Amino acid sequence: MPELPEVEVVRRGLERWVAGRTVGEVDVLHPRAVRRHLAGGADFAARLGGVRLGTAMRRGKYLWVPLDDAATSLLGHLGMSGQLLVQPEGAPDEKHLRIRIRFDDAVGTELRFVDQRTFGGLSLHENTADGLPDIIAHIARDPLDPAFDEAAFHTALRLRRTTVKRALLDQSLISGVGNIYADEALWRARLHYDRPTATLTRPKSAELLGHVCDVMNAALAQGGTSFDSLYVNVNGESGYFDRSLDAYGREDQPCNRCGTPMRRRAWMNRSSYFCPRCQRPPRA
DNA sequence: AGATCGCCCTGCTTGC
DNA sequence: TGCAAGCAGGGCGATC
Repeated sequence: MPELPEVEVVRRGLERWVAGRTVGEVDVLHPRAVRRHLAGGADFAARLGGVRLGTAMRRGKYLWVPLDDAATSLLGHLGMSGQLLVQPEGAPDEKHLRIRIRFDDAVGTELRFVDQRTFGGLSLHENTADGLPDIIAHIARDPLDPAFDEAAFHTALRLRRTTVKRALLDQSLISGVGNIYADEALWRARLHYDRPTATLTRPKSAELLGHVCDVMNAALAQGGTSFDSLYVNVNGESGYFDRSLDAYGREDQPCNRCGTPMRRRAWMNRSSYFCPRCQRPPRA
């Protein structure tokens, strides 16, 4: 599933292959792919046609492309299984092709949104004063953003009455962290997922944040070099980073630090992987 | 208002 | 063999 590093790879691909091009005809092939565009698929297609696309931006797992009026953006989220592909015109439709964006130029390629499970989608939104699509104004900056406010993050952790993994996944506190990288960062920091955030010292939260950045930068270093092709994104696989994972998906396998078998716990309708020795649960 | 939980979706895997 | 249940999980909206 695409996480922040994969989304950044997509952003770079859009910057290279799509920026500056003028949209031609748009086909919405599945209504759920534009469900966040409240005016509907026909309105989406009509408003997008004829506009010139700017340079793609990203916050967390959200992508957006400012339109030439600078007041509106094309917003995208890949969800669980979404892909943005630049394909030659006339290439066979993908099985789960949801939206086709043609261009009014002679380049010979088109942009396709392909999404098997339709958790993702595209939509058009007005921008806020700082150029952010209004619908994602509540999304916090991500840890790779130079303007991420580490002190404010720590303060928020101390004030919240919640646990550390919930906090990592809370997009209003920090964006871009999904289940995989949350488990990876917690393992590196030797923190149990149920540790109350109010008990984290400033150095410990700084260490955790550093691990979050490290795992994401490592993934970006691996995946960020493979986009240099016609395809904006070829990440249909569940992650080129899998071989480097220390926690996620490693139930019953030895901890890479101490050798203790890793465990999986059902958690919030998903799973948490952790080392029972390195990551001791908090006292009840 | 902060915190929690259920739901959306499809394809692969597992179990009876 | 065939069907059903389980699982994957980001984000939003309803609820307390």
